[in-house]
Amino acid sequence: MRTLVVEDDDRIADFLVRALKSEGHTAVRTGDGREAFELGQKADFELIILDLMLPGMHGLEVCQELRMRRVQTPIVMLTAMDTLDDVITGLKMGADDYIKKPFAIDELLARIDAVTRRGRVEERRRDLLAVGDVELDRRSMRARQGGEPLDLTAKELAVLELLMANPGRLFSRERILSNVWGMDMDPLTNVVDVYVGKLRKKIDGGRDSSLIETVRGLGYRMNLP
Amino acid sequence: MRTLVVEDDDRIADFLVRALKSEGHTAVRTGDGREAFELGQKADFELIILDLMLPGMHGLEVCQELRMRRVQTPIVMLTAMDTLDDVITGLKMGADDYIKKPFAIDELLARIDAVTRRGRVEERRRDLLAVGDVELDRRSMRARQGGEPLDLTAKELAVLELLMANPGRLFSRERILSNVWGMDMDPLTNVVDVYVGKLRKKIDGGRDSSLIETVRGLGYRMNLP
DNA sequence: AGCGTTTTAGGCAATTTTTAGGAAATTTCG
DNA sequence: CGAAATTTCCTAAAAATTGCCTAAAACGCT
Repeated sequence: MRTLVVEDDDRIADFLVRALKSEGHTAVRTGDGREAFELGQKADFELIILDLMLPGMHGLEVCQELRMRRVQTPIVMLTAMDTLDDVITGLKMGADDYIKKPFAIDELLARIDAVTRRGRVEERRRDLLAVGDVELDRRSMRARQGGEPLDLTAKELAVLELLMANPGRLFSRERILSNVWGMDMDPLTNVVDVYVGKLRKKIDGGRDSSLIETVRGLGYRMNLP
Repeated sequence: MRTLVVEDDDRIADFLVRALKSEGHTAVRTGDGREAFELGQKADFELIILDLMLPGMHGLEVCQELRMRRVQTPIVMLTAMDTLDDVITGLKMGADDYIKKPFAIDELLARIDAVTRRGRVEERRRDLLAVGDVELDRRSMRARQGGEPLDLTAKELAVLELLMANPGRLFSRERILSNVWGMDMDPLTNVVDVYVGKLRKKIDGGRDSSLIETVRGLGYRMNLP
């Protein structure tokens, strides 16, 4: 991962660069705010680690300017314990996360994981999903089975999409609910069951119920044939 | 993971508890600030999810009081979009992270991951567990032995997962009980024995009982071969 | 009205939990 | 030391509970 480290304290910067490299990142370092802004804008990094107290240009400014120029790169701010107010400002300005100094390297790596995974999911998203003889084209949101179009409703498609995007993976009802319906849903609802039922009936006329498998007590799972 | 959910909105609370449980947490819920404080202080939770707007006692107070009493448990605050100022206060009072409502469950889980992984070096959750010729894929929650699928129920899987995630470690019945069943269980029950029995019978047809070893008077242990 | 969505409710089946009796290990005590 | 007593563990089977499915009704939007 191409990472830009913006930090003027040599020790910390050095430490960061090393840690990141050992994690397989390509790290570029700068200690100057203005330069950080230039780099962040021009070179296409996949991640920016940004200290707030910088010479040349304050970290918050860097963040703001980058976002104003539509730079989407995930930004993780580094902040001292006593400048927490800046954190709020930073987040409002479009930073993705922050971490308090001093921090454990594992903690930072975890943050980076979380922040970049978010973006990657969308990037890597495949447009054509297929499991068995069922296909789903995400661009048009049309589903077919063996070439024949399946007539599915919006919610049916959403459920199918979730399951097909992660074949083999087990989804609890709660997970499906929060992904498809959002989480402010009556927790006693059984919409998920109902929709799985609908899907089964429409796919294969319900003949092959092994496609979407029920795992009693745990949830549902789309099985690869 | 033993988690305390402090949230007065029934829907959200219920949802959280269910989602956490399906992630393998043992979740206890309260909607009252004062009670949250008592619980957080007495019972040793590994994580506290704390809504700020609470009856009885404000979330910030709960947080502050807990920290003043040297309770170190990681705290993740839940906050409405419009009370960002509280976040600063919360962080200053020792909360570890916060998340804005409404949030996607995945986002919360990522935060939890980050917060609780803190300090621990090599505790990345493995997706594939294996002991001897028995494997358990946590993503699909499928167990196999020598390639052959094992047909296990939800509780059987939960027990197996706990043991396999910590091979060689001794678990008392109580520990298994509180991890798999939650702690509000009749302490005189012998479900644990029953389920260990079921597992032994299904794994290897019970022939090799050395996989899950009984340590008389103490509990059970999954043996590395 | 018409379509999609969500709730309700009953039946069915599988799982979970309890119960109880016997086996095995450990301790007590003659 | 050996036998009885005690504790702990195991197992099968009954009982209780829960979870799932379905059809149908209610809801809500356009």
